[in-house]
Amino acid sequence: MDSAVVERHRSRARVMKAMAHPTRLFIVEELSQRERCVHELTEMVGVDMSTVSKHLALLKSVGIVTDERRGNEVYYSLRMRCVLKFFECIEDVLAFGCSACERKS
Amino acid sequence: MDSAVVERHRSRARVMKAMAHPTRLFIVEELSQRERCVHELTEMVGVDMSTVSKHLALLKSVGIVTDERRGNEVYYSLRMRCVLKFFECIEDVLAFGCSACERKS
DNA sequence: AGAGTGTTTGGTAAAATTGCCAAATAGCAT
DNA sequence: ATGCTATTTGGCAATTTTACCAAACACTCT
Repeated sequence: MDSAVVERHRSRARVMKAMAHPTRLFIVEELSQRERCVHELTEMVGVDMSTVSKHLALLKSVGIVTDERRGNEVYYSLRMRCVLKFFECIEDVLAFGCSACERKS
Repeated sequence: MDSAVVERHRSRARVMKAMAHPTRLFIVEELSQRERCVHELTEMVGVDMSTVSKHLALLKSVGIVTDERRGNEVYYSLRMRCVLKFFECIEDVLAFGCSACERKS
């Protein structure tokens, strides 16, 4: 395959992959309601703050969220709201995907 | 976090993750045009057929594609066309995501 | 300056993903 | 049955991802 084409798909996959994690999906969903600081998100998710911080850094690195420091806290907000469109489709896949019914796990 | 909520996000992430790979994104894009057998996709992608087969199995396991054997060949087709809506948003993220511009890699 | 709070970064071990090869399976045609 | 083609499966090494801890960093307040 053409290397330009490969690179294009790599970029796209990077964006998809940024969302492809339970915690990060939760964060995106949460930020769609309102901005949150790392401390708040950490409480909600229930893992180490450094872990949450790294998830946020990843989401930021592809441009899905932005951050803004206000005093001690860093507030994150959803920058690309279009990603919310994914959720509806994903629910459809989960509902319709009958291979999901056949699946063992 | 509530374990039911965790499980819900895990399921969603499984669907996202199924698409979050350059080769699988390519396959989905390709299948949106027309159905293809493994042999054809393997030629296009340029990796081992067993690898392509595993990518397809993963996409199938979450319900994004279906397969149908016709003689020797197994034809795959896109089952959840809604996933195509992702692409436009991803392009936006790549275009708008200025952290993409600041990014090193 | 110091202490206290909130966040990020570096390091590391465990887990998951990826891709190749070889072997197994499925179907068609002798 | 044997051979041939198409696909899947199992196994394994290399790579990537994840999550913790500890240390560094940023900022506020005294």
